[in-house]
Amino acid sequence: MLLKLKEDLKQSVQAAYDVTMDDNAIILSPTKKEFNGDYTFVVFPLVKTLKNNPQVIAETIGNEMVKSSELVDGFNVVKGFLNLSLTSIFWDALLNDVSKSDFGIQSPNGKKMMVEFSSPNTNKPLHLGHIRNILLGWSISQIAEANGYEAIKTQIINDRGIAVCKSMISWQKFGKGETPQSTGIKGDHFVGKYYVQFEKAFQEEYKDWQKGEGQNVYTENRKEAEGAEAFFKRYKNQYFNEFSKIGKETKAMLIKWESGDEETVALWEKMNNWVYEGFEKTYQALGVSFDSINYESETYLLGKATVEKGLKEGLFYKKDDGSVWVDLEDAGMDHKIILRSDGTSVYMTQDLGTAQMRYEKFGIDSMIYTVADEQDYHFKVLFEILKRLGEPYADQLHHLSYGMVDLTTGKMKSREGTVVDADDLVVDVFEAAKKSSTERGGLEGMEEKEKDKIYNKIGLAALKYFIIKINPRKRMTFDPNESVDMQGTTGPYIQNAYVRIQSVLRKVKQSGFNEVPFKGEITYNNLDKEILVMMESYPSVIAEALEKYDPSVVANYCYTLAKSFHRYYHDNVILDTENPKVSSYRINLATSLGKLLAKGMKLLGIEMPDYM
RNA sequence: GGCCCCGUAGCUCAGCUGGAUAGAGCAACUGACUUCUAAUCAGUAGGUCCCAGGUUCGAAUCCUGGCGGGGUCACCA
Repeated sequence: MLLKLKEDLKQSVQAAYDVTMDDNAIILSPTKKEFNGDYTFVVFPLVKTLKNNPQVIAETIGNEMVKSSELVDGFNVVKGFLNLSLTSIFWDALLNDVSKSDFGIQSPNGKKMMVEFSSPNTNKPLHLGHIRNILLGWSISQIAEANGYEAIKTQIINDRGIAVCKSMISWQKFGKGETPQSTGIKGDHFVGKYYVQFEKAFQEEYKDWQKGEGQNVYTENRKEAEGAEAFFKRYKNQYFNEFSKIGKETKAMLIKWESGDEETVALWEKMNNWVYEGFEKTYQALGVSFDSINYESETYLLGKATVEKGLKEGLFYKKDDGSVWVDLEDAGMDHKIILRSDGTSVYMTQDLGTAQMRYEKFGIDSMIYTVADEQDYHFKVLFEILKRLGEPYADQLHHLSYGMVDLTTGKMKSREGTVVDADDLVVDVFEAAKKSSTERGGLEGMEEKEKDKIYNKIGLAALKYFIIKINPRKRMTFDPNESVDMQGTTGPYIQNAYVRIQSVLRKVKQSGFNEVPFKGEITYNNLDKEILVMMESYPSVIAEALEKYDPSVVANYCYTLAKSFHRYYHDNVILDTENPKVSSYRINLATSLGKLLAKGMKLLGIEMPDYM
């Protein structure tokens, strides 16, 4: 309906000035509350071409519109702002638009967009950082689908390497044959426990060494005025590689794994499967799933052929030691290694190969990598190299970069055990929702099982919304108390708007009220108009969210819509059998608004309860 | 040090590709539930939009230079 208004505006300009406006130059925005009118047209951009003062132009166009458009019945001009007042024809039609069952659903555009997110290591359980990643990735995939794309959700699991071997060695040494089944510990936590135990054992070994042999190494290798503590902190990796007994065992295991040693591979598979079972439970609890999973054990050799190809084409160069590099200085970057001197892959090699594999396998048109912002440079380089290789999808790659999650007590560090566990968090928010709901008593008389489902929806809404409402680019501080807030700008606040609507609709049904036609017979007040305008903007909101790769756009939209509804609900009686026309209209509005809220929140991975 | 990101109310954050008097929530204070769910609503108070220049009818927004915070510059991932 807004299109029609724009068209009328365009024609009015044509009629008054004989100038054809470019469609996307016609910017109509909702009029600010402080002024009279419904939509505002800013005439400043026209001043130059029309060579007249803004006041005159605005009045001329305004007059023309009142005369020729059935949608406009008045206007006022403040400086260069033309505020148009619209007729009920417009509002009737707008309500009609937003009430359609397919409103806000884009028809498929035939394009495939792959979204990579989560991508954990198999040596420890998922934590708060993964949750931000997962929510962003999941949400952007939903938003892509809402915009007509076919989204393919994927993750690449880091299931190999030295870290994974640490857990394996540790379990061999200290596990005494324990399993997740025998201990009742969730698989990923179980393996994580041994990873932690490895670190502990290693630290003890390191400490002992520092008192003996390490002393000589310290005096020989320390920097000027470097204390023992600082030195040994810096030297840790080197110790692991050169002196550590447990380190040697771990490296030996990695080599055995790479050579395909049966026993090692069997242990590796057994332990990874424990982890996958655990991950699966966490994903289920968070309500996310994947369409395709890559394992590094299967992709880490990819990309070597590409390096060869690039070498032949002169895109890369080989150093004397045999390592392969790419020179990106002309693009403002530096030289980057893409193959080690011993011919083994680095991360970049694998990423090049995996991108090509995904393109070939799925025929994707574009890809989004959901990875924390510490890897900004890596992806800049990756995309540049793919571009130079002439990959057809190279300009359709995007890094959905997000800031790290800090705690109120400081940074999360797995080494220091300050991470917030994902599973714990899900339990915490459930409990908080339960407590809150019980205090309010809105679910009394319901079966426990049903109640639990609702607590879960509310708790997850609080947690998810708390994280997803923040612009991904920004580093965020996770305050556990605020994450379970249920008032104000929160998930439960939005759910509550929806629940109130469902409650009214139940009442309507019970009362046996029959809806009657109302078009052309009701007057729209300011809040009616505000809400309709907002609802109308939904398609452009989800388009913007995808364009900016930013789900928080949708989160903020849902909040504003819920807020308006809460006020509407407070100020207006929706079911009023004395006024069937107005009631019919309001029921219509509330129904559509409820659906829209649910639709928007679904894009964030948040479900709506019918009661709360 | 080079490059990238961030800086808006006491706190957490919005502010769309430049538009009218910069907005929410939390925290504080005041009111509103025998009426469709008060997880709500209405109100009070709270601002050098980090600083300084520049671009123009108009700058929180764009440009330049600073300041502060974070990240990154490995034959790690």
